[in-house]
Amino acid sequence: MIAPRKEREAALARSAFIEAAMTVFSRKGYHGATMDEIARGAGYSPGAIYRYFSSKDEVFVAVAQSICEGFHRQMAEEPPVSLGFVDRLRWFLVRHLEQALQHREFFMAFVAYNSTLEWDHQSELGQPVTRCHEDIVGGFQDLVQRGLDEGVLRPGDPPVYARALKGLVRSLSIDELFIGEPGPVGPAVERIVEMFLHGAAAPEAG
Amino acid sequence: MIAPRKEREAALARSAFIEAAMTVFSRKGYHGATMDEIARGAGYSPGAIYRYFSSKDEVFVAVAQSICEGFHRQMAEEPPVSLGFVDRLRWFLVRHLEQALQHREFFMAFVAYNSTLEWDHQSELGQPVTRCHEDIVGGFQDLVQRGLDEGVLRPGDPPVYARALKGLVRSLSIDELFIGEPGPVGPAVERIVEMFLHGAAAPEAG
Amino acid sequence: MIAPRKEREAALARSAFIEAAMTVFSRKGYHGATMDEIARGAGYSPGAIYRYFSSKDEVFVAVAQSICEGFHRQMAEEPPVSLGFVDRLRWFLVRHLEQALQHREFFMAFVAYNSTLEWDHQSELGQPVTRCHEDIVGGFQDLVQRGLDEGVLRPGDPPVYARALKGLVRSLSIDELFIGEPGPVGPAVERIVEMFLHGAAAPEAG
Amino acid sequence: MIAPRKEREAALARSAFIEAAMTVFSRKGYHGATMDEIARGAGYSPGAIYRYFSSKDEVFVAVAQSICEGFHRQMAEEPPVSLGFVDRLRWFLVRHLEQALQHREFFMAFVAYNSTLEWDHQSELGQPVTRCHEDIVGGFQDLVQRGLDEGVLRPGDPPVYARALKGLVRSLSIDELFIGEPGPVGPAVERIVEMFLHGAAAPEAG
DNA sequence: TATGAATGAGGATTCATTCAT
DNA sequence: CATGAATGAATCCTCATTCAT
Repeated sequence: MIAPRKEREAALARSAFIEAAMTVFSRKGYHGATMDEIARGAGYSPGAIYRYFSSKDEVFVAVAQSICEGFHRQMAEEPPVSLGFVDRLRWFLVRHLEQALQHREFFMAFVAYNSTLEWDHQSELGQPVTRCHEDIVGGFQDLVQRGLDEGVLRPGDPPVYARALKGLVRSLSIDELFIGEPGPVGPAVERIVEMFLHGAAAPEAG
Repeated sequence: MIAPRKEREAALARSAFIEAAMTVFSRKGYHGATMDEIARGAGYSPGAIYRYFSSKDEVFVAVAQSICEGFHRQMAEEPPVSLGFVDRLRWFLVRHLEQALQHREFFMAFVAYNSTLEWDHQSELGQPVTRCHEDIVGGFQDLVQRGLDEGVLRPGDPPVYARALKGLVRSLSIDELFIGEPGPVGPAVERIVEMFLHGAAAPEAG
Repeated sequence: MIAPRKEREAALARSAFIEAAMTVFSRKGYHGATMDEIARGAGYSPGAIYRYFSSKDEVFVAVAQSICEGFHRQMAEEPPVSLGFVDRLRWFLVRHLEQALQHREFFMAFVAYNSTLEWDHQSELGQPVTRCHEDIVGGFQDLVQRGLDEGVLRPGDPPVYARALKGLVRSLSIDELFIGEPGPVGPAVERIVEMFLHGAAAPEAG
Repeated sequence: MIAPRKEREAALARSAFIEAAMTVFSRKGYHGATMDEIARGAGYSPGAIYRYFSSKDEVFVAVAQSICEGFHRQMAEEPPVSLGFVDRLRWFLVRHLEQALQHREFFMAFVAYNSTLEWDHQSELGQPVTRCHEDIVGGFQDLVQRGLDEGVLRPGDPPVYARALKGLVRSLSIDELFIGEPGPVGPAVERIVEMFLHGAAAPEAG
């Protein structure tokens, strides 16, 4: 059965607030963001937020969770056909970057960078963000483990590989995708794959 | 000529404020930090700050500049003896990480991550941080250029190599050095060098 | 002629709001009470109130008037048979206390105590409450006057007697009837009558 | 040793706030009172309150306690010479009324009437007021007990006598002293004593 | 008629900044 | 120079009131 109109509209309004909040939190940080700016961004007056969220904190958590869910869905998915590690890596990176681009501002500020700026990781506010971050790192690690199992990667510490990969993703794609308008992710993916697999050394240097 | 006592004492007080502000800004972010907390941290009362800085913004900029200067000095220095690229890379990384560790909180939050959290890159406030960030990237790039000149690195885009290196530095050292108490930088440096030069692929995968 | 259905239903809704408002005002005071709580208490949504009342103030005044009317009716009534002063006093007190008990919360807060809490006596809002209070005092005074006329009371100032009686009513019945569950009013009436007529002095002390 | 100037000034400011708050709370009730009005009443700007009190609640409690202390001191005092019950009653009433008159607005609204308007008796906010009220009733009861011991009062329930006395105090003095400008307490005291001891009945009616 | 989402003014509280001491 | 009390603008949040459905 389809949700009644009222319900759909409420969900829509909620989404609008989350979307607006994502932008404002990303740009100004938790403390710098004002409820007024979020509301105006969503096309509402300041009081309206409180019909959907009981506090600024709750808005923040909702934003974080919304993003997390996106990544979670993406991580859990399998490629449509059986792929070798390298192609799986490409497939994974393409999807990861597309996801990151969608909410790139919030993603950069709070998730990719696991920013420690505005809250304790232990605090109730920081929990959802931390959990999201761990999810993502976990996804990288699972992927790397397959490379090790297939013998495509040199024996090594999976967490180290996972972190290295995440570092390359950040510096070789998100950073630049963030500056200026977003472009295609293809070239960035190739750069990441190349660096991750072979590094920068000349062949004779090996 | 030596500065008179008055002047020295003033510089000392300024430093105390910058030091305290570094900690508070790092932990709470720009908006979360209060002048009162900074002042108390420096052993002064809130009004005293304004004898040394004209506003909160100016304190922030002073903190950023203070950190930048440290990096700048480090970047400009040459190794004591002539070194090949790989050893020069090691020497550089050791010094860079030590520098980052000294002010790791502020460094992570505002510089290494080039955080977009609390201000616009275009704003007067963001400028010094952005400039500092560019300084660091520039240092990486000069270094990488030497590797290309020496033929140790495969021909490639220097900015890409520089960014890749910076990404590895972040993910393979700073992230972990930040968590828990700081330890020796040696192992982190080796991991970074290894990944940067050879990547993760098994030899036969090349 | 009987009012048409529509009208009767409207009157019913109005009563429901007044009833609910009585409770909420009593418990939270004028400022503490919210239209939402009143509406929910009456089984309506907040917007509905405004079809029956034009503002919060008007609801409050309606509540006060509703209570006043009750007392007014009670005051105006004559005992079924001719009674001497003391029995008339008893008869009067029983009915007065029963009335007070019915809406004891609002009564205590706003009427019995003539609370000066929430509005000026001069304000438009306070007028009906003040008038109600005066009504009640007037009733006491008429009663006392009969006692003087009958020679049952020592010659004295009727207003003083009336106020004294009202004070005893408050402290010897309402205060305690308010605390815990309401019980029978009989004993309280006897205490009041006894104190009012003879005071506390031992006979030989007179 | 005398308190240093700073300290005295701080105590003075605190008192000013309490004094102003007493008036505003009395007139508007807890919810109706605004921090701004309190601050302006004390001759300060709204932010200043928070140097002396951490919240509106704390201001309220401070006001209640301030009043309580006055009554407590008055209750604890003994008449300068040994007095019989009736004179002791007079002495007590004079002092009680003078005390009540000093802060008559707050006293009436929150103490004498033990208003249940704005908070639960159980709540942290209501506690000090309730305690104060009990203190006062306790004082009345101790007094009445002496009258019983001396045989001046007819045997009876001390709490009933105490409550009756308190009711007469309210209705025969405070109520009227509150309306218009305060006058001398003497006549009110005589009315209370007369009513409390002998009631209103004519001699032959006993 | 009733609903409940939306508005926007208002209130508690915080904090950068000023200034008399 | 340093202090810390005072200011007042800004922020989160509440709630009386309106209005489209």
